[in-house]
Amino acid sequence: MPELPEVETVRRGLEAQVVGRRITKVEVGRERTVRRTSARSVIDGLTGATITAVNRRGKYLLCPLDSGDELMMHLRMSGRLLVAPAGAERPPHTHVVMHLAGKPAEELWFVDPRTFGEVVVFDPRNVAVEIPEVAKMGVDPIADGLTRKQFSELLRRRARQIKALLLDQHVVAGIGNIYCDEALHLAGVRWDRRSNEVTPRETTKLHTAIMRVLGEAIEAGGSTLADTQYVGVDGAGGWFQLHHRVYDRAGQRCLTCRKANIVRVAVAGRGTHFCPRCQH
DNA sequence: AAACAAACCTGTGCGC
DNA sequence: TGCGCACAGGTTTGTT
Repeated sequence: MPELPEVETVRRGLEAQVVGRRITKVEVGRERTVRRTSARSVIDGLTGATITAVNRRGKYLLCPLDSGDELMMHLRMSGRLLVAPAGAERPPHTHVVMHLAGKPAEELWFVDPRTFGEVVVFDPRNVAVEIPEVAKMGVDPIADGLTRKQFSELLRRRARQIKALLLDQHVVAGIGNIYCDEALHLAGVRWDRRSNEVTPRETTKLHTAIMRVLGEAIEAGGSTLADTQYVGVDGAGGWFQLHHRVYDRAGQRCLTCRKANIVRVAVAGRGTHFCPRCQH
């Protein structure tokens, strides 16, 4: 579900609401959510600790604690993080609850129907062992910055379909299915082009498109689709879905050429949307 | 090396 | 109204 812009929106909400607050109590209702380690490890690692910052790399939320440990949360497909008044009625599938000290006392809920998401407390000095994906993550276009030159080198290194390359978190971190399709359309590049055969001119357009789509989506608070699965920590949805030009628009007129219809194909199990007239 | 299918789960929307 | 199927924003693993 959430891609870089959605996770960044959640990060900003958390930064405003939980930084500097002590976690007084932790409840784990679903072992699966803490499967990387254990409920014991998460409860012991968080209880009494204060969150000192909320960082993001790709789709991973990383929160340093005053204990020296770090809290990592990943929303995967259906995860949501909500800040609510202490004692408020919890929605179904609330798997982890962190009680936050302060006035008023509040709770941070990790809600996740499909249970792909996870919560783990780890020692950042051992990140390569405890969360290897984080250690091996590619460049985050927003958090790290991504120059046209860097991007060009990433494309040149391999001969993969451009969509698969953009979705590979070890190469570029944070782009998911929506923003990948949107960026390729903005740049006029087809999903199945070989990454090392994208021309310099197209590389520039694609680089610009990625930065633009991610930036604008963050400004819009992300994309909240029809199922309203994704929302920020205050429960509000984003509105970038109103700007989608190809995602979930199969069969509808292309908003750019206004002649062809958007086509949807399945690529490695992912719905892929593109305009056969605008993208080459 | 690259591409794909399947797996992990639950909910929703659609056609019949 | 009910049922079965397809499909969903992510990532890993195993197989061609």
